[in-house]
Amino acid sequence: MNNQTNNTNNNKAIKTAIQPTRQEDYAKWYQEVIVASDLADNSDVRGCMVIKPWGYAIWEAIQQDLDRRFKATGHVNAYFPLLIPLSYLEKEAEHVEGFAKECAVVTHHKLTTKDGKLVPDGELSEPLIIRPTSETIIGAMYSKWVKSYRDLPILINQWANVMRWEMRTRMFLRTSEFLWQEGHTAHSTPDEAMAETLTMLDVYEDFAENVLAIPVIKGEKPCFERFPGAVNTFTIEAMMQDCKALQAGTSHFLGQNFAKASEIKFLDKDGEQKYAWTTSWGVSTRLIGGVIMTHSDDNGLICPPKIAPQQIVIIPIYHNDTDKEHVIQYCDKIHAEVSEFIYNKNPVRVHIDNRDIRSGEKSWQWIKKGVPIRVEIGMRDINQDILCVSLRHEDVKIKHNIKKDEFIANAVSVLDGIQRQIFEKAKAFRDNNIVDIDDITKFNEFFNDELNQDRGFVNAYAVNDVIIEEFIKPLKVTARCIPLNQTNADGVCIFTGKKVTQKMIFARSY
RNA sequence: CGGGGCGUAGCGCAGUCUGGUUAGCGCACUUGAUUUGGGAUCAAGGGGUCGUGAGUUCGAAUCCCACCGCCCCGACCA
Repeated sequence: MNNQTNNTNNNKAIKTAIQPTRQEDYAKWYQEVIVASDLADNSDVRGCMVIKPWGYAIWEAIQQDLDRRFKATGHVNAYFPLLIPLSYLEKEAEHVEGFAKECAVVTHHKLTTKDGKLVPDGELSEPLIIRPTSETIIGAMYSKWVKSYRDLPILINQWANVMRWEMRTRMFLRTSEFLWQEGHTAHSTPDEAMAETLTMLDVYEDFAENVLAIPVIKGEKPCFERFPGAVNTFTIEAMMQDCKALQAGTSHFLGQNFAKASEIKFLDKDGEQKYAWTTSWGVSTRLIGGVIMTHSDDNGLICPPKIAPQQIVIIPIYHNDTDKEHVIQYCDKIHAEVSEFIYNKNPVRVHIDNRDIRSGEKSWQWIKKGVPIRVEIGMRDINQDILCVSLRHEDVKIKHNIKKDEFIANAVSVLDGIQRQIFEKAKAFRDNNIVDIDDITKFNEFFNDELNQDRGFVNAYAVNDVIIEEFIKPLKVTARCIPLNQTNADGVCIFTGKKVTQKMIFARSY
């Protein structure tokens, strides 16, 4: 063990900040990036993580941007209870099926001391569940609020936490408790509800690609992968660097299923009582996991500029108190000037790191935290009127000497350039790892662990029927979606030989 | 819930098989000196109910039993 430590010390020059590397152990690498970038920490509560300030700031940036988009499309925010009466869940049969197995249940309302230990007491007449999602309790309220077609549509979003008692958890990707937003809308016609469902899918697509820089495939979930209780489920699917798929967001057309379960009825123009048509749509803190796995490298997080808690970090370099005062003043001026600029509707976020630690240490910390631009400023630079600039998405050793005024003037366009470049890189990676396959033998070979290590997405003709699960499940492959943008003519299902009109995306997934 | 592995300092581990003074090591942390433009060096320090409980023993991190927790692989999933 001691030898190993010595080796790593000696090899510092070629050592990566994150070990193991992506190549060596992708799953472990992912965990290490989260720890090294200070995004989150495991808590003592099973399956629940602590989102640390750096991670929470990313979530706040996500919230802010999404919230603006929700409001721009006519939605308002509200808040519904964390606890849901057990009987509500029973109202929608498929919904029960989907969530009953992973519900935390509240059965008591106080504690008493017994034999020196605290034990639950005061049993509730009806158990409450901690919301795994809020369709039922929101539906119950909508049924009170909706009487007339004039009360529709209702376009409400809620930012909340939910809990699903998952068997296996991974930070950000799947935790028992997670933060999300859930939109719940009610409409008087199916067309309007479907339009809403697809509008929000578009919002998610645009947000994922332009803010998170994650390229996504917009599609409909095959019938056997639908949200419990939904008529149609739409999804945006992303590819991670290990070629696995990540469901990054979903939008559901719920038809009248939940309206019937919750009695959301209204008197229409024609004088008839009708059930409303509802939708729901959500994205969660999982998106942060997606950001990590899409962009980061073996030196840690690479954070897209638009959601980076700090976009530019200035590291002052000085060796004595006189220099220090001068350098800090100089940094303050640059900080003030750059902060005047607006990027993605917010002032550019600049931070001066004047902590009393070595500058090399600082640099590496900010590298691991994924700050897009690092600027080192010492007397040498001040005298030459230049700044020493490093960009996180480039090789870690590259430094640019840029005239101070030029840097300030171009800061926003550089940030935006980084944002575009990491998106393009991720998109090229994804596109290079999607293959069209037209027979089942090739399909089996593609997902054979011994023949192919870097499995990507398969685009293939397939029938939208649960029957294909028997072909793909043994390969640990899932049917991700039926892309909405189909360029294909009619074809033949590679599993069943049936005539179909659409291709489907298959992949291993998170 | 089935199969496998593991609980020793904040983190990572050695020691357990074969019981024996004061339980070690690396990183991190504190202090001082020398350093400082890409993860500094040296020195001196602080930090432990060895997962919990009950046993065997003169003596338990080590052996026995029970329990708890965590990780990995399955089934389940935003």
